[in-house]
Amino acid sequence: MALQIYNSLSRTRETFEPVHPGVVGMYVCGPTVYGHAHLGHAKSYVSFDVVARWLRHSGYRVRYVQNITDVGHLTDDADEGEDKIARQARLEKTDPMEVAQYYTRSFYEDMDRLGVERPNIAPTATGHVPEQIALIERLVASGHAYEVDGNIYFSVGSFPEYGKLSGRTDQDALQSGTRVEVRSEKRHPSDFALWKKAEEGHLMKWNSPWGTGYPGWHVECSAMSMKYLGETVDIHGGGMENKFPHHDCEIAQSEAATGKPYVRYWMHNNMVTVEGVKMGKSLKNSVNLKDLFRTTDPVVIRFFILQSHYRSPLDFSEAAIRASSSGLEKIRDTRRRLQESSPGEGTLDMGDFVARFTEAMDDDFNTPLAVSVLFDFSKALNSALDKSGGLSAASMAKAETFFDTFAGKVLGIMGSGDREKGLAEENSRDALEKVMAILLEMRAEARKNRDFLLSDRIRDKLLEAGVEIKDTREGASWSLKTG
RNA sequence: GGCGAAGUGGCCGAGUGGUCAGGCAGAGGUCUGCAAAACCUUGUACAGCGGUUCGAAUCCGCUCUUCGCCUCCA
Repeated sequence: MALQIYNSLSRTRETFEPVHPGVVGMYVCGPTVYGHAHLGHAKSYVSFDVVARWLRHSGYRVRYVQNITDVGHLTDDADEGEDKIARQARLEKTDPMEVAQYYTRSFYEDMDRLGVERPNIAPTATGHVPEQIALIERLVASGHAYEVDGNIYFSVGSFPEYGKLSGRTDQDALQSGTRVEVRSEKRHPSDFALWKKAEEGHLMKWNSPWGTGYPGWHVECSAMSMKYLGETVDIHGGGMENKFPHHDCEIAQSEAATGKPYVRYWMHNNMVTVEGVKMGKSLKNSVNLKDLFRTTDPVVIRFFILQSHYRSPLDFSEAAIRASSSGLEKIRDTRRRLQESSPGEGTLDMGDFVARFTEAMDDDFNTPLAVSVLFDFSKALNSALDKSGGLSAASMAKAETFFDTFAGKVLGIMGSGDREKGLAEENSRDALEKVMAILLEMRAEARKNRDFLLSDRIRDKLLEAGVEIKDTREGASWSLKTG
C-alpha cells in the first residue's frame, strides 16, 4: 500500500505523490522564540520529525524546512499590539535579537533531548526580509495588495478562494459576531497586514519601498517556503490552531502571487490538553519541557506523544506518563535481553511485524498502531527467548535490526546501533560495567553459598544507587533505572 | 453566532460494517531461595435515543456533553 496522508485541505486521505518523484519538500511552521518550549511544541515537532523520518525510510530524499520566527508576531490583534519578542526584551531589559537567539538555542536544546532531528534548513524571519519585501511588491504590482499610509494590506476580495482551508469563505457573513474591530483604513475588515509602518521607538525595523517598517505576521512562511522549496511545496505542516488565519493567509498571498497551488498536502497536528483543557500560556497550565525533563526521561515524553495519533488531542497527566514509562521500559528490556542472550537454534519470523508496522505508518502515520506492533513483536521475541532452544544467531540479528530500524531510526524511541556516543560517556560506561561485573560475581557466589542475606543486601543497595538487578536463567543482568 | 474536531472497558489509546487492537493498572497461574522480569489465563467497552442492514463502535438522523478556531499560540 502506498503512503496515505490526510490532507486538511480536502479533508480526506490521499495517496501521497510529491511534485518531483523521489524528492519531498516539507515546510513546518516553527516556533516564535520569545519563551521556552512547552509540551505543545514537543508534540508538534516530534510528530513531524517522525513524518520526515518515515519519508526518508521509505526512500525519499527529504528537504525539511522549519522557520524560526524572530520578529513580527504581535501580542494582540492581527494588526495592533506589541511585538512579542520586543515585549520580552523589555521585560528582560535586553535587545530583541538577544531574546530571539537565547530562546532559539533553548528550543534546539529541548528538541535535541527529545530526539528530534534538526531541520535541513532553519531560516529566520529577520534573515529573509528582502524575500518578504519582494513577495509583497509582487502582490502590490498584481493588485492583490494596497498601501495605506506606509502599511500594506492584502486584499481578501481579490482572492475569491480565501478561507478555503478553514471553511471560512464568506467574509461578509463572518463579520457579524466577530471580535475583530473594524479598521477604517482597511478596505475590508478581513484584509490582513503584509507590511507595517514602524512606529516611533520600534526596535526591529527595515527599510522598504514603503518606508521604514517590519513584515506582517504571515508573509515570512510564504517567502521562505517558496525560496527553499519552490512555489509548490509537497507538505506543509503546523498546529491546528494555525489553520485560520495563518495558513489561509499564506495560501491567499502565495497563490495570488504565483497562480500555482501553494501546498499539495496540508497536515495539521492536534493540541495538547492538560486534564482536558487546552494548554496555553495565558491559562497558566503550560508544561515547560525543561521542568518536565527534570522528572521524566525525554524519551518517555517522545514515546508518550507517539502513543497517540498526531491528529488526536493528547491529554497530559502524571498517570499517563507513568503508563508510557512502564510500557517503554518493557520494550527496552526486551532489546537488552536480546543483546545479552547467547544464540541457540530457534527461529522467529520477522516478516509479519515489518509488514504490519509499515502498513500502520503508511496509513497517515499511525504511530500508536505502529507502537502496538512493537509490543506484539516484543512479546513474540520474549516467548522465543523463553524457549529452551533460544534463538539462532541469524534470527537474533534480524530482531536487532528490527529494533534498530523501527524503534530506533523511524520512531526514535531507542538508540540506533550506529548512534554516536561521547567518548567520556563511553569510558564511564566501560568502568561501570567492570565494577558491576565484580559485584555480580560476588553476589552469585553468595547465592551459591545460600547466603541470601548478603545477596539481597547487594541487590537492595544497588537499587538504592539506581541500578536494578534481575536474575535470569542465564545469570544476573543489570540496568540503570530511568525516570 | 459562524467554522471544525471529538465522546471507546479503572486509566491512556487504535479501530470508516462481520473472527484479536495495544499499553498501564488489577486478578489468577508458570518460573524462582525471595524479588524483579518474562510468559500463560482473565475484562460480553464503544455518550443517549431512533433508523438503515442478515449484521454497526464503525453508515444516517436527532439529543446531550466536551474541546479547538473565529485575537498571538505547536
